[in-house]
Amino acid sequence: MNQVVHQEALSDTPETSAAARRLAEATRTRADILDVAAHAFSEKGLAGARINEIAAATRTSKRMIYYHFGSKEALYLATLEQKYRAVRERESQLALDHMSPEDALRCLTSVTFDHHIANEDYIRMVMSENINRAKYLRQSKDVQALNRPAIHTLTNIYQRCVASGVFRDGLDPADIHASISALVFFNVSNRHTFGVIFSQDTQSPAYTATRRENIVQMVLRYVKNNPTN
Amino acid sequence: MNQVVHQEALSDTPETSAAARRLAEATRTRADILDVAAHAFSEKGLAGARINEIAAATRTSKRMIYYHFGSKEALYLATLEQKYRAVRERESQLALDHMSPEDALRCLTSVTFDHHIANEDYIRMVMSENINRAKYLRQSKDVQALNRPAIHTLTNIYQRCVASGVFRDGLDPADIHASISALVFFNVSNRHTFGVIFSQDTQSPAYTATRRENIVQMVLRYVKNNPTN
DNA sequence: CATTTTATGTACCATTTGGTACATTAAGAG
DNA sequence: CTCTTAATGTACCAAATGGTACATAAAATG
Repeated sequence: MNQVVHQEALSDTPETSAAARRLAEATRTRADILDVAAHAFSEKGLAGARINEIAAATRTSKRMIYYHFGSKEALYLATLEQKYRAVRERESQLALDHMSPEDALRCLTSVTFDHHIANEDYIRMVMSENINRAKYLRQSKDVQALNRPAIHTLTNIYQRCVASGVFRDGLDPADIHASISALVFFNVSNRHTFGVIFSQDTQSPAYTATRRENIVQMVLRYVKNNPTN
Repeated sequence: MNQVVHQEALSDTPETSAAARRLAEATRTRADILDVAAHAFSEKGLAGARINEIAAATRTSKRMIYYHFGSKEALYLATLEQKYRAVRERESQLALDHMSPEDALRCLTSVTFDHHIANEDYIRMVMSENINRAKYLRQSKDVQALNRPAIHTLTNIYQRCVASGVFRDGLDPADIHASISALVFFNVSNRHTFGVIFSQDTQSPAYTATRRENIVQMVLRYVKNNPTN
C-alpha cells in the first residue's frame, strides 16, 4: 500500500528522505486518526461518536479524515478491522505446542480470559457491531481469514487430547471455542449491568481471579473424561 | 401512579367512565410510546434512535413523548426498566420445585437459553446499556430488587442438589448464574459477528439445538460430582 | 359557573451533524 | 522549468436533531 519509493538508490539520503518523510507523515496521520477514531467508536458506538470530536482529538483536521477515509462509516469499518487484526495478532503469538494437552487448554482459556480484560476497546466494538447486526464487519474482506487460526489452534489441542485419552471424543472444537468465547467475553462485555444488578464489583482482583478459575474449571470439566479437580 | 379515581361509587357508570376512559387513553398512549421506543432503542441504541422516528411510528406526536417522559434519556430509561421487568416476570413463572434437582438445573438452563433467543430486544438493550457503562440502569431504583429472585432460584436448586449428593459442594450459586448467563446471552448477543467470522448460520434450528444441548451439558458437568452423560 | 389541570396538536428553533467547495503548499514527473 | 498530483487548512452548508412556545379542548375542582 505505501511501501513503493521508486527512486535511484544513489541519491538516497537527501531526496528520498524527503519523499519518505512525507509518506511516513501521511501514514502517521492515518494511524493517528485511526487510533483516535477507534477509541471514540469503542466508547460511543458508530452513531454516538462524533466526527467533529474525533477530529478535534487528532493532531490533524476533519478535512483529513474525509481525505483519507471518505466517510464516517468507512472510518468505522477501518477501525473495526484494525481492532480485529491487533487482537488476533496478539493471540497468535501464544505458543501452546510444547505443553501437555490439558495444560494447553487450561492456558489457552486463562490467557484468553486475561486477554479480553486487557482489550476492552475491542470488546466494545464487537458489541457495537452486533448491535449493527454485523453490517460493517460483513463488508470486510479479510476478517474471516484472520480468525480461522483461532479454531485451528483449538482443534489441534483437542485432537491431541482425545488421542491421549484425557478428553472425551465426539466434541466439536468450534463449539468449545464458542463456549470459551462466551464465558470470557461476557465477563467483560456485561460487567457493568451485571455489577449494578447484583451489586458486585465485577472488576475487583478478587472477583476476576475466582471468575477466571471457575471458567477454566468449567471448560476442563466439559472436555475431560474424568474431571476430578 | 394512575389508580386513584376518588369519586362516589353512586355516579359510577356515566361520570367515571368518562374519567376512566380518559385515564385509560393516556395510559395507552404511554404504553404505545414505550413499545415503539423500546423497539427503536433496541434496534439502534440510545444515540442511534431518533425521537422523530419514534414519534412518527407512534399513534401520537413528538409533543406527547416530551409531555409524558420529559426527555430522550428519560424515555430510554423507562424502556430499559420495562424490558427488565417483562423479562424477569416471565422468568419467575418457571416452576422448578417439583423436579429432581438435576432436572431442575437442566430445565432452568434450557429454558433460559430459549428465553434469551425469544427476547432479542431485551438482549440488545442490555448490550446498549453496557456500552453506556450502565449509566442509565444505575439510575433505576427497582432493577436490583427485580433481579434478586434469579439468584435465589438457583441457590435453592443448588442447595437441594448438594444435599442429595449429586452436585459437588463449595460452589457459588451466583457464579453458576454468571456462567449460565454468559453462555446463553452470548449465543444471542454475538451471533452476528460470530456468524460472519466463522461463516455459520448461528440462527438455524440445527445450530441452536446443538448449542442448547452443549450448554446444558457444560453446566451440568460443572456442578455434578460424577458427570458421565 | 368559573377556574384550574390534564392532555394534545401545530409550528417553530438553536444547535449539532456529517460532509464539502475552494484555496494552497509542496513534491514528483517529463 | 512547467505541469500534475498528493496532502492539507479554512470556511462554509444543508439537513437533521432534540427540544419548546403557544394555543386549545375537555375534564376536574370548588
